[in-house]
Amino acid sequence: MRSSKTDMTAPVRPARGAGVQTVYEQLRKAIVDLELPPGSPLDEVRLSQQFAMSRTPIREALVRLAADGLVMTLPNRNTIVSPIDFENLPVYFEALSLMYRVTTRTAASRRTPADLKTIRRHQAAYVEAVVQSDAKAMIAHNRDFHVAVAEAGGNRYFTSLFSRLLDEGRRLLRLYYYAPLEDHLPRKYVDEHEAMIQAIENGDSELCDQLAASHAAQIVRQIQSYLARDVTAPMRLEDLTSNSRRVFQGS
Amino acid sequence: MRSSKTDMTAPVRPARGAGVQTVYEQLRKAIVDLELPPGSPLDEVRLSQQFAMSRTPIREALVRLAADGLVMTLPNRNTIVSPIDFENLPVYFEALSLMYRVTTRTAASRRTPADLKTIRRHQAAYVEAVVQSDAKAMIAHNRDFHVAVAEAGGNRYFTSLFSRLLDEGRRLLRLYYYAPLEDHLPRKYVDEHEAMIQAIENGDSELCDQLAASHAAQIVRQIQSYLARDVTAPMRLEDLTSNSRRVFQGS
DNA sequence: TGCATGCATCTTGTCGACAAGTTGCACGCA
DNA sequence: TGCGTGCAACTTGTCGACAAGATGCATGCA
Repeated sequence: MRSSKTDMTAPVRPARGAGVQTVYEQLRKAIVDLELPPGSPLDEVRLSQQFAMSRTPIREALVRLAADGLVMTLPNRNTIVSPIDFENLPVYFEALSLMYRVTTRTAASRRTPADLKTIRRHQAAYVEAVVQSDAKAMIAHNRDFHVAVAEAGGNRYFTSLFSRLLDEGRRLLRLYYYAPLEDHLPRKYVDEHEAMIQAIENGDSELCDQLAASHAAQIVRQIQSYLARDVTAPMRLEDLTSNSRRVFQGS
Repeated sequence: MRSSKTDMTAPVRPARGAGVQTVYEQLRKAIVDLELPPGSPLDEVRLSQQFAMSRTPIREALVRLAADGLVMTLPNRNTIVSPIDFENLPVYFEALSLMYRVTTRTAASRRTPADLKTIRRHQAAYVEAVVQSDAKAMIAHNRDFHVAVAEAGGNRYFTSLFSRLLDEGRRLLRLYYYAPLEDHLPRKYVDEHEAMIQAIENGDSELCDQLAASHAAQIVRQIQSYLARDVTAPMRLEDLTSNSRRVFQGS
């Protein structure tokens, strides 16, 4: 995944500042993909052994992740993957809905042909994932699709917050979004995405706003219904990820 | 400036993780107050001498500031205070206006009596600053007022982005907002703040939205007019801060 | 037997030092 | 005299080690 030859045996010293970036990206990916479930302790020495480097770059990566809100560092204790704050869900949905609307709306007024091409590419990847019934790929490509729309809007502040919300939500989505994998819903989202693309191409900001709002409302409703359904069966995180066992090794 | 007794001679070791926090906050304050103008190089060894600690906590503070977007770290080179990107101003105003509206609107629907009390306290401080014609205090209390409104709204994502925008904008405001210090404008803002408070107390979301929108538009218009006026006299940053000379020592 | 106290262990926070990369200057050559 | 090359100084990135705070267990006492 990194270099072509002798990956694990010969630890080619990663350029110079590349180590931090690698650790940051790998941990980020592991967190949003729920490979590291919420609450997992992140031991600096273990990570330093795992990545074959000193604690210093590990610490820097953790600090960055903490700034992103993906991990929480308990002072003089250890760092853990941020728990999902269910109390905060309404507020999260509120922010997510607004950013859906605002990014799609601004995309309509500023998209370039290149933007449209990128958006269509991600939509195609999403469709492919739906066809293959690959939930993990669906979630990832769905995120990329909406980020591409946001980038077409050209407002870095919106894109930044939106990406963060989508990343934070990816863990949630992994839990509830496609959990039962009802077949008609992903297809419905495909159609809604298509309608958005058309409205963006037409430069119809108002329509984009409406489409995004209903798209968001749909997702929120769905997640909330699963939440309500699962009230009696709290937190079965460990069933949803394959390699979460190592989390409990330490405790 | 720091402690009351024996500052340089007896370096009282700051608890344990307090050093990073101190450096972070002091640098942050210095940056948003333009004591460290955009582009200033932040030398790690100099800072470590200045704060009487090792480079490690300095680095961590810089990484956090970089995550906040307040500094940029040039790989293998040095770290500088983020320049103000004038190209990006329209996008900045767009985001700022939206967050003004959204935070004020949500404050109307969720404010508690305690929130109102806090908001009124900051407004009083702002009024006091206007009476005293203290521009620096005006900017700071104006920020605190709007952050208090946002916190009354109870959406941490909005509060977070809004705070960041206000901090980033504080440098800009320092340049243009009260630069000519026209007397009627701060007083006008006082009245607009009062109207907002009333609308928030009444729970009138729509009115809050309108008030915030016009408040934002007013500020944006004003800054833009100063910008347009200054097109011929580019970048006189060094005139606006007292101790910016040290920036040019290195070059 | 239950609980408070002290100790061993673990993890983080900080430090000083070394290595790698970059910048700017001086030197030498055309 | 102008320009390319090599060197020296400087800054950052990384490392290993030590100190401080926290956790959990064992021990001793009521």
